[in-house]
Amino acid sequence: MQQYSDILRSYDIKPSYTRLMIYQYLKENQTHPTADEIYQALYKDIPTLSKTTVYNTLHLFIQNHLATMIIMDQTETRYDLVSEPHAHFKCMSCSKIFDVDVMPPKVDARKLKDYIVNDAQLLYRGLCPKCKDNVTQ
Amino acid sequence: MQQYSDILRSYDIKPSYTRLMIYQYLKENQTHPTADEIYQALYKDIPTLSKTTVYNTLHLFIQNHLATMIIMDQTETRYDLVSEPHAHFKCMSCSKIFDVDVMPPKVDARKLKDYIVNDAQLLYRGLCPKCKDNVTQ
DNA sequence: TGTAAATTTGTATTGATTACATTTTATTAT
DNA sequence: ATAATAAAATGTAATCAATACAAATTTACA
Ligand SMILES: [Mn+2]
Ligand SMILES: [Mn+2]
Ligand SMILES: [Zn+2]
Ligand SMILES: [Zn+2]
Repeated sequence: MQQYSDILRSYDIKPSYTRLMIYQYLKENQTHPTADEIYQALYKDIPTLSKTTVYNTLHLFIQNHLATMIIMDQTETRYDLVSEPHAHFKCMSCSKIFDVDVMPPKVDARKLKDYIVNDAQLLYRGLCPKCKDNVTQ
Repeated sequence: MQQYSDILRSYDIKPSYTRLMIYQYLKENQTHPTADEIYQALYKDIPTLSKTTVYNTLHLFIQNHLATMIIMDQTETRYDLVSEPHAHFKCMSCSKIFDVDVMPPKVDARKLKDYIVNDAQLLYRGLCPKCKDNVTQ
C-alpha cells in the first residue's frame, strides 16, 4: 500500500484513501472495468463512496497519464492503467476485454506530419474462444 | 444515383430513397459525420426525415458491412463507409476526424489464436495542425 | 484553534441512443 | 384495379452513462 502511495505521488496525485483504493482496484483487477464496476466493488468497503468520486478520480488519473480510457462502444467506457503499449480485443458476446500483445504501430512522422499525437489505440472486435465455442456448439 | 442503387443492392440493401440519400451523404462527404450531422444535412431536403430512420439505416449499413462506426469518445459515434483499411486521427480541440494512411496491423494468428476477429481499428488522438498552431500561437 | 484549500458527496441534468407503437409506402396476390 | 401483406419510415417516450454543480466533509497549515 505504501508502494501504491509512492506511485500516485510520482504522478503528482495526492494519495487519498479513495484514490488509493481505486488505484489498487485497477492494479489488482486487470479487467478493464467500467466506472460502475469499480464503484460496485469498492462500495462494499467504502459505503460513503460516491460515483462522482469514481469519475473524478479516473479523470484525474487520465489527466496525469496514470490511466487510460478504452472506448469500444457508446454504452460503456472502460479504464486501464497505463503500461506497456498493447492492443485490446472486445468480445461482442460476453463484453469482456482482453489484452492483446500487439504494439499499436508507431506513427510514421510523414503520415502525421504537423500533428501532435497524444494517444494511440488499437482495437479488435469479435468473439472470444469461449463464446465462439458456445455459438458454433 | 443509379450506380449508388447498384452498390446498395450489392450489399443486400433495398435502395429506398432515404437509404440512397444517406449513402450519398456518406459517400460525398468523407467527413465521418455523426448521426445528427447526417440528419441535419438531409432534413433540408427531406423534411419528413426522422432521426430514428437515420439510426436504423446506419445500423443496417453496418450489419451489411457497408459502413463502420468510429467511437472516439462516449459523446459521439461517427460513421464511415467501409473502404481501404486506414486509421483515424481525432483532434481533441476541433473534434474533426482525419483519415490516416496507416494500415491497422494484421492480427498475428498466434496472438489471437482461437479468437474470431471481425473488426480492427487504429485510433490516434491529439491536435491537428490548425489547432496546434492556434494553441501555441 | 481557525481559516483556506482540497477532496468527496448527493442530486439534478444532459443528451445521444434505443424501444416501440403507429403510420406510411411498397409489394404481391386476387 | 383493389385488397392484403410486408417493408420502411416516423414520432414520442424511455434509458442510462456521464456531467454539472452546490453543499458537505476532510486535510493542510498558519
Ligand atoms: Mn489492457
Ligand atoms: Mn475514414
Ligand atoms: Zn466472449
Ligand atoms: Zn483541430
